Amino acid sequence: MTREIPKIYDPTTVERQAADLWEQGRYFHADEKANNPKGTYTVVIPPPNVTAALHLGHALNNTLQDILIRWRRMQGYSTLWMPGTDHAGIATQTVVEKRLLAEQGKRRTDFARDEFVAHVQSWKDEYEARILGQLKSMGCSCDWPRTRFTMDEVCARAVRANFFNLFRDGLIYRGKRLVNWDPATQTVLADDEVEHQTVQGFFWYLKYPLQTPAMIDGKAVEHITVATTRPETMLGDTAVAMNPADPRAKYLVGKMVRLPIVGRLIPIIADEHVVLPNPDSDDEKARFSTGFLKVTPAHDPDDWAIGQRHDLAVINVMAPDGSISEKYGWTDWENIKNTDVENVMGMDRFEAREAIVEWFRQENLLEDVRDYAHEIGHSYRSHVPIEPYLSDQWYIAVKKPIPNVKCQMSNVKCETQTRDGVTYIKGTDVPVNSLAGLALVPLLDGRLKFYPERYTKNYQGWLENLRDWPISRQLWWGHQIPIWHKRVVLTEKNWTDELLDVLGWDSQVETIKKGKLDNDFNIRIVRVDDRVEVNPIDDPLMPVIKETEGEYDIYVCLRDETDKASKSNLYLKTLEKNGYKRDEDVLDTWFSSALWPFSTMGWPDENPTLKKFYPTNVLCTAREIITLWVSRMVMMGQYCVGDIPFSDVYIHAMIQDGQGRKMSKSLGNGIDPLVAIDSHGADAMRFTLASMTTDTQDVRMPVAELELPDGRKVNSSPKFDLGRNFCNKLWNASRFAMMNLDGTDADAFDASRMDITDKWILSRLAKTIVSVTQGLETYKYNEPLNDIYKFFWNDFCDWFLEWAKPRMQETAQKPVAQNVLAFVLDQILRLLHPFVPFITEGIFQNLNSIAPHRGLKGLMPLAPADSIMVAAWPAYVESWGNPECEQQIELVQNVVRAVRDIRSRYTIAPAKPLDCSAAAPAAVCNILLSNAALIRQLANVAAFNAAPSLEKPNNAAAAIVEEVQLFVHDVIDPQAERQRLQKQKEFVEKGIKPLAAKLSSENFVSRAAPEVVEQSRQKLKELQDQLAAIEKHLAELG
RNA sequence: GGGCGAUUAGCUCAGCUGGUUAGAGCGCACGGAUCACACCCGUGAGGUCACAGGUUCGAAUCCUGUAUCGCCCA
Repeated sequence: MTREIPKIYDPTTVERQAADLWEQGRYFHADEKANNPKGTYTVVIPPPNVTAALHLGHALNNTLQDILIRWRRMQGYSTLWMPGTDHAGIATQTVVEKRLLAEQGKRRTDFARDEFVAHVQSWKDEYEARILGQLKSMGCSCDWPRTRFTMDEVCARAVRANFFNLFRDGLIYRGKRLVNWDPATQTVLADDEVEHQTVQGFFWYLKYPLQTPAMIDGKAVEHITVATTRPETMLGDTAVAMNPADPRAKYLVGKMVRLPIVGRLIPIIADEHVVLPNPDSDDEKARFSTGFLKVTPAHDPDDWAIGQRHDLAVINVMAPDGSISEKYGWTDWENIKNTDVENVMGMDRFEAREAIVEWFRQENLLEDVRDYAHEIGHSYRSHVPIEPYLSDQWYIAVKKPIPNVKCQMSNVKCETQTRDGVTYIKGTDVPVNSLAGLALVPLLDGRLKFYPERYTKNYQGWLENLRDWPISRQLWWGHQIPIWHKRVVLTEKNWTDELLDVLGWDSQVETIKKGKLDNDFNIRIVRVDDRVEVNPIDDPLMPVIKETEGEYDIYVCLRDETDKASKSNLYLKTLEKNGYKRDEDVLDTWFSSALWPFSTMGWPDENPTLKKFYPTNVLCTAREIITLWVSRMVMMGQYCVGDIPFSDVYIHAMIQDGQGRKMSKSLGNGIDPLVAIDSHGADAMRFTLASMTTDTQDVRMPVAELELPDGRKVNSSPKFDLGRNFCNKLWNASRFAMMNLDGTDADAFDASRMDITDKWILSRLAKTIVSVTQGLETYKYNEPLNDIYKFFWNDFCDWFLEWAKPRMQETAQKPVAQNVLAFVLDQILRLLHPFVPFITEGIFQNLNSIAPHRGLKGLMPLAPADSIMVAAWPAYVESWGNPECEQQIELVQNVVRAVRDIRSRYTIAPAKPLDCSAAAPAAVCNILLSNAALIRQLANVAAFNAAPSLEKPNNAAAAIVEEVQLFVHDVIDPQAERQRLQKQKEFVEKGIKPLAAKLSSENFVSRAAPEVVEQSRQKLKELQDQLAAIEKHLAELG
């Protein structure tokens, strides 16, 4: 049967068989009922976007998670790896829009909303299946039946509950302000969804005529000149600002300017924000400044701030698609129309820019044009420049204190300071009990840790500078905001009665009058005029007096109207009957991602899963996600569940191509994980990825086109050869072992009969177990993998297996050798399993049938396991450490290498046996003699002798190994011998030189640590002895 | 503009809290169809540790600065 094992490892078969075995055994399943004293270990997948299939970065990300999960599972924890995907609102909607346009020539608005959403839904279905398939192919041991999607019913419930709670707690509000607007997708973006790119543009210098000329230093001034990079916004200018320190200010501030094209009269105001002109300044802005700043509050964030300070009119001249339009807040349009403005109406913002510049040129009002490179925000999805745009959006207040937070705040351990009754995190404007505070406090008090540690700063800095989070998106793909709105006129009666009329039901009379709302319904009322919020809940009998009569926006939030049994459902009907309209917008994707660590576990229901597996242990992700996801997950975990969602955040590298470029579709330098699996095998891919994972922030993966056996030409990487070669070696070493393990009898093992190679390999194994385990504990991947690699390839294959070959033919040694071999191989498989799960399972199964009992009687019991997935992680046995054996074997290895070296240099056929002898101190001779068989076997030496006073025979080559003078007999080539010894002499001298210099320095001897000095002395003596021996042999050569 | 990382063999990278004769894999050269593996085995060659200062008895490692490349954030 063992003869059937193929010589070349075939991943396809083994991967399929292992996957079947795991599925049948339900080994990925996490059981909340398990009573496990060891506890739980939980990871939630950072849900991949359904926008596209997974790339190599995902392969890395998920490999690392699977390594942790498999390792902890073997350690005996109840493990849960929660899988799922993210709907990625704007990103997915955009790709589907593109596809529909390409395939059907239709735009989103050509469909009804639910029709369009159905198209996105089918895209989602397709890509979700692909993504989950990719993860499975990679061997990810997720608990698949729990797979969630950010828009499925379970997650949607959590989104609704959280939205309702935030609304109830006054943390969600409607605000009108400048937002990052994407005119292509026509939605608002959060700050971190904006990418900054350097763009080569211009500063245009536009002359604005003064209403009446001003006299400055005796000269009549008719124009002032403003510099702008966006001339089209001038249509909305409502002032020109200058710095009060500007010497011209006293003549000009307070005067009026006639805005060209539109003819609007606007004031010149003084504001310190304006940069004074200075052609020699280091500050680029000062070099380009004219001292006059056109102020367009509706189209620039800085201007917005100036507008707020000076109470300027806000005139919006653009439509949501970025075209010039009078329909969206051009408040003085009646006075403007019929001017030259008519010519630019309807133009796109960039067309309008050119037209307006041209107008200024024609009118001789264009003073100058200068090149200017500057940073422009672009949409991270549509990649068009962001337009600062005035719009109404829903916001989450991230720095507002929350009265009754769910998480433990009584023992906040970080430094705080209190101002006006609010406790802030010291040195910040972040209240400890605000959402930002909830995310920041656990970091500062050490409950939340980043690996590598340096990423802590990103997280901290971001939260400290956080602005309120706009959560509404003008999209169709996402969680629709659960707010119903109506604009009403309130008069006469007291508030509550008035509202009840408007709302149209009686059942709430008592509760509203008592100032209490039930937990399915909440309400916010905002006066239209000034957007001031009124709160009838606090004072339900407050009369509507003359001053408060007027138009109001009523916003009603329902917890979950889809829940037929809830009151929300009843309220919905009433609202609809009374003409309330549901908000069209959807929530920002991150709003649902933020809940992922517990929405997937069924929050808000208290349930056994949540109870057992929350908080999770680690979030494993890439660094651009720190702000988008990690911070918001911590915020919401604290706010919703009352505890941080994970204690560790592991940030892994970004994979670049061989030239250090990001892998991307447009560059065509990406690698599909499935292709890597097809070309090299899943384990090979995982092995390579893990071996590249150090705590650096980028890794390079040279990309090369190669042809698969089926003829496809695809991108893969030669780096995967590393993993493939390793798997093949593992396969073959195991194949060899199993050829020799037939009839292994565990009872026949006798520890007292182990030879030195057995003790040595156990000693090496023990060390490897410790280093691998410790490495994984600190999120190292490359180090543990390297340690196993070296142990397996260099110790086990190169030496132990070779030495074991003859023992397998001896009846006396065979049982001992077999048992040690079976045991060590078993332990190697276990150590490797988290990294290369498929192949280790394949071999483990074979091993189970050939040598089912692999414990070492009297030394180490091993419980049988049906799958390596649930086999116990190797235990460290301190007593196996055997420095003496290791030292002796090292000497033996060095002697063997010396013989091989001579053989190779003198081109003596490997098959030709040689005789050797050695001169060395008596103790060393004893070691050599007692291990002569090991030397003879691997150096192909026939006769071997050693004695302290042995002289070099004639015609022998000499090599110096530690304290040994090794003679390889009947090798006659004085020329080569001289060369070789000369070379070794130089090598030793190179070692002696710095040591001797050090030791002759008084400074070193007196100031360095005594043990360092002593060590150097010994090393020097050793080298000097070697040098003497080399020189002696050189002299003898003449 | 702020923060972070990288710069070590031809290539891709280790080298941790300073003390090694600076390592690995690939590639290269030479030898090898030996009964686990040629995706292999054996042997070897190959490095002013980006540059300039400093700290130290001692620096690839710590500090300062410079250069180049890259990432994140604004």
